[in-house]
Amino acid sequence: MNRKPLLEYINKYINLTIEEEDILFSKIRYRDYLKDQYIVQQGDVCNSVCFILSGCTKMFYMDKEGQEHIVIFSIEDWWTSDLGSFISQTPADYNVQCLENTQLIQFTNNTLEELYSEIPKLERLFRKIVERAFVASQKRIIRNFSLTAKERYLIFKETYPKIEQRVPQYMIASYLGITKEFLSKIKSQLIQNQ
Amino acid sequence: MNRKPLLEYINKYINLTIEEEDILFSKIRYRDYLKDQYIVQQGDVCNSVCFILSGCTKMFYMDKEGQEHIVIFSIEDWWTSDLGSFISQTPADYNVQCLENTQLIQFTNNTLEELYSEIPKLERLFRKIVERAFVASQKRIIRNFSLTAKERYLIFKETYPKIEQRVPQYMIASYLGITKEFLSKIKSQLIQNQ
DNA sequence: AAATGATGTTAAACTAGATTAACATTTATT
DNA sequence: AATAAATGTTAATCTAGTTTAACATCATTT
Repeated sequence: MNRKPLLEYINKYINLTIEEEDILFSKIRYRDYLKDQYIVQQGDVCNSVCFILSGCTKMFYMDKEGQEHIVIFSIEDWWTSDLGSFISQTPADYNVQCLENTQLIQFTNNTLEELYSEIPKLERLFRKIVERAFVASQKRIIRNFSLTAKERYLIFKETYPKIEQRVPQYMIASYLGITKEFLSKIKSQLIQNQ
Repeated sequence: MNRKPLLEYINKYINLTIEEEDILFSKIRYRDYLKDQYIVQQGDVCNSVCFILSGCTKMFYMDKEGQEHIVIFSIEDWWTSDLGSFISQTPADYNVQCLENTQLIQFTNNTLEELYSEIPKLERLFRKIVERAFVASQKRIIRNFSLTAKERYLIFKETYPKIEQRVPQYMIASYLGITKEFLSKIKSQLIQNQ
C-alpha cells in the first residue's frame, strides 16, 4: 500500500528515520469503508483514530429529538475519530459516517501505545496535531458567537472549498448550525446582491 | 515557592522522578498579576502558557464592534494562554485578563522546548492536556447548536459552580453567547418556575 | 453622607433564524 | 422511460434572543 500520503503529512511535523517508518507501517492497518458505513457509532467505545487516504466522512451528534448536528467533515490528509471516547475509553458521543467510499489508516489504542514507546517522537507529532485541532475548534466557538450565519457560510466556503462541492447542502447547514431552508435563503440573497 | 499544586496536577497524567521535578522547577518562572492586568493582549505574540496557582482569568475576543466574547474562564489548577498564537508565534487573536489578583507559573516557548528535550515525558503530559481541552471545546460547539440558552446556563452552573460565584453575571452571559439582559430573564424565569 | 461608576433588572419593540408546508429538481432504482 | 427517493427552494408564520432605554442596586471614592 502507498505510504506516501501519511509520510508527507508526518514530515510536516517531525522527521522519522527509515527504520522508524518501517516500525510505523508494520503496526498500522489499512481499511476500506463504503459510502454510508459507520466508522464510529454513538454509544460504542471508539478504539481508533484514523488518517484518511481518500474519501470523506462526517462526525455528528444525534440529539434527543433525533436531529443531526455535524461537528466536522474530514477528507484526505486529515483525521477522524471520537477523540473523547478514544482517550477516556467511554461510550462515544458522536457518530462518524462515510459520505463517500473511504480508505483510511487505523491507529488503535494498542497500536498507538506501542508506537509512543518505540518512537517517542510520535508523542510530539500527536501533540502538535491536537494543538492545531484545538485552536481551530476555539476559533469556531467564537465565530459562532460573533458572526451571523451568512458570514459563517462565507468563511466556510473559503476555508473548505473542496468540501462545499462534495457534500449535500443540508449537511453544510447542519455544520453551520442553521436549517437547510435558511441556508437556501442566504444563498439566494448572495446571488441577488452581486 | 510551593511546588505542590503543579506537581499534584502533573501526577494525574505522568510520573516524574525527583531529579526531573528539580529540572522542571529550575526552568519555570512564578509571576504575580493584579486584578485587571493583561497576561496576553490581542495583537501581541503570546510567548507563554501559564498554570494558575490562585486567582481567575478570562480569555476573550474583542470583535470589530468592540464587543467582548469570552472564550473561557480559568481558575486554580488550570491553564491559560492564547495557544494558537503561542504555537504558531503569530499575533494573538485573544486577550487574557485577570479577574482577580492572580498567581501563576509561566512556561515560555524556550522553557518548554528545553523541557521537552530534557524530559521527553512532558511531551506526553501536554499531549494529554490538549486532548482534553480539545474534547471539551468540541462538546461546547455541539451544546451551542443543540441546546437553548437556558439549558446552556444550567449546564454551566453545574460544570463550573465555583466560577458562577466569582465573576460578574454579564461575563457569564458573554461566555454563554447571550446578552446580559437575556440572562437576567432566564434567571428570573428559573426562580418563578420552582 | 454624597456622588460616581460598575453591575443587574425589567419591559417594549425588533430581528435573525426556525418551523411548517408546498413544490421543484436531481439522482438512483426498476 | 417511469417511478421513487433524496435533495433543494420559496414563502408565510412564529419564536428565541437582541436592542434600546429606563431604572435599581451595590461598591468605591471623595
